Amino acid sequence: MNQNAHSFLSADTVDEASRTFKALADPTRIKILYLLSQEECSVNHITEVLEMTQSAVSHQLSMLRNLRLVKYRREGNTFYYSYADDHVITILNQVLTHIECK
Amino acid sequence: MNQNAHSFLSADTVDEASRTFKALADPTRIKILYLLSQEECSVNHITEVLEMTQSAVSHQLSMLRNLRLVKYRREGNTFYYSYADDHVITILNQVLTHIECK
DNA sequence: ATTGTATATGAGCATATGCTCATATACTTA
DNA sequence: TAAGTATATGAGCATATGCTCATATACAAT
Repeated sequence: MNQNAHSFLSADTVDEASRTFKALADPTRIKILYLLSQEECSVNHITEVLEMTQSAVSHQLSMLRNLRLVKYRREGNTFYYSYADDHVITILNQVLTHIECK
Repeated sequence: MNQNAHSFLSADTVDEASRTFKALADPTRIKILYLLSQEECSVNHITEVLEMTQSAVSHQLSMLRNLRLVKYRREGNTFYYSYADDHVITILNQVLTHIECK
């Protein structure tokens, strides 16, 4: 066995991959991203659809914002969120499709 | 906006997706799975390549075994592990490739 | 039988995570 | 200007996670 088989996976690459998967590793964030993959949504709308508190949703959106996975625009008091990372949405849909096809 | 836009994502599907991403959300497990995607490895080999304790590696392998992401065969005292879920390996490689191409 | 080697496992600990509750902020409307 | 609406944010708490350390297990070699 080659002792250096993995050597071209840099620590940075592994960390970034881990961050990506961590973002998708929570049911709430999966639901939010799946929703946003279909339509731009207000925070209030997400809160109602997911039947969660406004605070919980807002905290998760804040995390997704930090990870640059969502973006938003403002219209008066309402914030409309949409996804910002095509690749992550692709990965998510791929996994969801695979699970549903089993 | 359609209030039921996400309704066809069952709780089971979301949970399973979350489990899948959780499995990939840790740097150590990423390294192990990446290594196994290339070659069957003994526990000792993984331990040396990753420069981690035998215990830490064994605990992670135990987790990956429970998730049915790896399998193993025994040869005397040595346990050779290999991956057991093509789809998860595909997803992992896809994300790693995407990151490295940036 | 005894010792050595390879791996697994349980307990415990420090840190991370995801929520709640209270409150702040920013805008809108009366 | 005051009250209402939509969202953000900080503190705190319960649980999950990933390791270490000690030890168990199973086979090999002497």
